[in-house]
Amino acid sequence: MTDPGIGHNQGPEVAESGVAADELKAFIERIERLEEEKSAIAGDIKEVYGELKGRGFDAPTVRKIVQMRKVAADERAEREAILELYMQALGMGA
Amino acid sequence: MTDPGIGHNQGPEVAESGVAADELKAFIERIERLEEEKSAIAGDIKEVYGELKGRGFDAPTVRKIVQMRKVAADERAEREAILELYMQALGMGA
Amino acid sequence: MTDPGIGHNQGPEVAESGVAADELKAFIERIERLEEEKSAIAGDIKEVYGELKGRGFDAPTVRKIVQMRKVAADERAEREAILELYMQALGMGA
Amino acid sequence: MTDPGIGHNQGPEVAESGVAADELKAFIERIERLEEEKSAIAGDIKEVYGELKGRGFDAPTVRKIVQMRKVAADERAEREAILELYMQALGMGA
DNA sequence: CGCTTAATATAGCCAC
DNA sequence: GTGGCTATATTAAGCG
Repeated sequence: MTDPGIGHNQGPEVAESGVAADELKAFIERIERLEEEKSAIAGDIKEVYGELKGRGFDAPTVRKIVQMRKVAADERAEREAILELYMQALGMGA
Repeated sequence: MTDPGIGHNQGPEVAESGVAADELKAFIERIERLEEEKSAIAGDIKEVYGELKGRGFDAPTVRKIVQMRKVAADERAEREAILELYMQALGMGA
Repeated sequence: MTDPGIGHNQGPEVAESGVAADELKAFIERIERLEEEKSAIAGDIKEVYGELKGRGFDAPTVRKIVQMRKVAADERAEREAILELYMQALGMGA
Repeated sequence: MTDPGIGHNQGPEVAESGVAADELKAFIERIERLEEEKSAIAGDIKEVYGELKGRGFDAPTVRKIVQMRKVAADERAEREAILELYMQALGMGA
């Protein structure tokens, strides 16, 4: 094995040839391109929240709504059931 | 917390008319559309990691490299921002 | 197991006995006690900033200094060393 | 940002004498000592959550309960403060 | 008080 | 598949 044994596989013949290095570089650039797009979209989302806030809506509440819609309804019901169960056990129940 | 929060602003005239409700719905759908895109890109990134792993590269290490390049880029941007600040302070700024 | 198997563990026999409820309550009280201590210390820190501000120092600047000192320089150097090999392979080496 | 901030007050005669520098250093060390304690307690809290999780409780749900109890306690304290205020206004206060 | 930045909670990923 | 860990999303604090 060419790997001196630091603990992780360092890839195919990185040190010896530039071929694998080029391939690795290509992978990294693809990833960085995608991450850039992802960040841009995250920025867009942030902008939308700013916009709705400017329209008088409460951003945290809207976040909760979005989250709740994303969660499958039955799964949410299950979690609420657990919460209720705990609260009842603690005498905090409604 | 499930409760969106008593006392929070519930938006402009949510209870009275359907107008604000429609506006809110539009905002939410915009957000959900963007989040969907974001998730799709995240999936693409995951695929790339799977691909490079199949080519013999160590995925966690590549993640670290990507992270470091990002940090380096951020630091460079910061230095440029500082430089610009200095130039403005010296009356050389745009 | 008494859990009918909805999908998630709902805790040890919360509904059946008060035993688990007592245990849960004990955990919660431990947490609340610790959070109280934490808040007290946060208050102390705030007081120190108030004090140094009263002595003529700029609080935000001092915060930055504290933050910068918190970042361990050697740790960063170590991480950079680990990945230097890869960066050299990418032609990014110094 | 790495730059502590151009334009900020750097404290009383930092450059001229070492006296203020020593005072500043003392403040910083006090803060760092307190932050260390705070981190230790945060770690303890984390441990408790790990422990209760190991006992079969659902950590996120317990977090929610702790939060809810905190809010309830805050509201109660607020109500008591208001009551006291009224009592003082009525000449019934201590 | 609104904006920006630090602390925290959650979620996804990787190793075991 | 479980548990630790890093990355991200959310929340709270600090500052002007």
